[in-house]
Amino acid sequence: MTETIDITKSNAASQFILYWGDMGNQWGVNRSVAQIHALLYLSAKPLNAEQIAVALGIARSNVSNSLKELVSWRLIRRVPVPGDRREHYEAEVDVWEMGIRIAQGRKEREIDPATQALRACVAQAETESGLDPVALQRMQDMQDFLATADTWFRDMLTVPRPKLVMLMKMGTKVVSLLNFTGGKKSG
Amino acid sequence: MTETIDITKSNAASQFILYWGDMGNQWGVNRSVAQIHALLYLSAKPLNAEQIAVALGIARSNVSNSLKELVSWRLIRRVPVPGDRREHYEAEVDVWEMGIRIAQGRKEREIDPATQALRACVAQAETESGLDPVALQRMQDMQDFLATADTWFRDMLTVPRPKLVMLMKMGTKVVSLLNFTGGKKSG
DNA sequence: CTGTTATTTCCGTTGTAAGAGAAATTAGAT
DNA sequence: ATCTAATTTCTCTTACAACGGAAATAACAG
Repeated sequence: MTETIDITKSNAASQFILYWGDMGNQWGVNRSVAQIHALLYLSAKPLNAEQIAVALGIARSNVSNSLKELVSWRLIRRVPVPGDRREHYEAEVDVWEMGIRIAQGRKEREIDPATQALRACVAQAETESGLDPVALQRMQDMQDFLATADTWFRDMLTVPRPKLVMLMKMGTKVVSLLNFTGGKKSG
Repeated sequence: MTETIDITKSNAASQFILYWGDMGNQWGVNRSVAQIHALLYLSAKPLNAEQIAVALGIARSNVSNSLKELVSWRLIRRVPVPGDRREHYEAEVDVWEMGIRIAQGRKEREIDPATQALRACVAQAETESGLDPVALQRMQDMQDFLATADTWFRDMLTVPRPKLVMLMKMGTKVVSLLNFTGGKKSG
C-alpha cells in the first residue's frame, strides 16, 4: 500500500479545509462539498471516496453525493488508479481554470434560467395593455443587460487562458490603452 | 391621495416578481428580499413599507428587514416624500449600476472573508514542517489568484461606467487589439 | 406632555436542506 | 454463476433560515 502523506494531520491544511467548507456555505454549496473540494485540492495524489470519508469524518453516502456535484461543476475529475478497483478523484489544480469553472457553473445555474424566465415575462408584457410603460421599459433594460453580459462572458471563455491572465493583470491599463487606440487614434 | 398604477395587477409584472423572487433563492438572497427588489425596480414611484407588504402579501416586519438588507446592498435607497411621514424606497434603475453593486456585494461577502482566512492559513502553513510541500504550493497559488482577482475588480470599479460598457461590448475585440498594442510593447 | 402612527426587535412556528445510516444496486473477481 | 466489495439511492432525523405576529421602541403632531 502506497504511503500518502495525510494532509489532515497538518494544522494549516485542516484549517484550510475548515475555512473552505465554511466559505462554501456562504457560496451556496454545502459544507461537505466544499470541504471535499479543499481536501482534493491540497492532496498531491488522487483519493478515493473511502479515504475522503475517513479524512473528513463524514458519511460515505454524503461523500458520494458531494463528489457527484463536484464533478458536475468540473472542479474535480475521476481518475483511474491502476491496480485499484475503487474510483479515485483529483481536483483541478490550476486556479485560473478553477475560477473560470466556478464562474461558468454559477452562470449556468443562476443567470441563464433568469434570462430565460425574463424573456417570457417581456413577451407577456408586450402583449399587455394594462402595464405601466415604465415597468415595461425596465424589464427590457434588464433583458438587454443580461444579453450583453451573457455575450461578454461567452467571449471571455474563448480567450486563451494566458491572455486572459494578462488582460486581468493589466487592469485599468486596458482602458487607457483602448482610449488611445480606439478613441482618438491620433498617431 | 396620489393614484399609483398598481403594477401587481399586471400579469407580466407579477410574473416578473415571482421569477425574480425564485431566482433570488438560487442566489442566496431570500425570496422576500428579491421580490421586494423586483417590485421596487418596476415601480415608477417610490413605495413605502406598508404598500410593499400589501402588494406582495408578506408581513410588515419581513418587509422591514428585507428593506434593510436591500439598502445594505445599495440596490435601493430611502427617499423622503414631501407631506408623508413614512419612509419611501426606490430602486437603483440603472442596470449596469445594479450589476456592479451586486457583484460588489457578493465580493465583499464571499471573496474578501475567504482571502483573509486564506492569509492566516498560508502564514500558518509556512511555519509548519509537517505539511506536504505540494499542499503549501497550492495554498499559495490560491492566494495569488485571489489577490490578482481582487486587484482587477477594484480596478474595474474605478472605470467610468460608459467605458466599462464599451469594454464589455467589445468582447474579444479587446484581446485582439491588445495583442497588437500591448504584445509588442518594448519597455 | 400625550396620543398616534410608523418602524424595529423579539420570539415562536414552519418549511427546507444537509447529513447519517440502512438498503439496494452495480461492478468485478474467482 | 456466485460471492464480495464499491457505490448509489432512499429515508429519517436534525439543524437552520424564513416568515408571521406580537411587543417594544421611536418619531411626530397637537
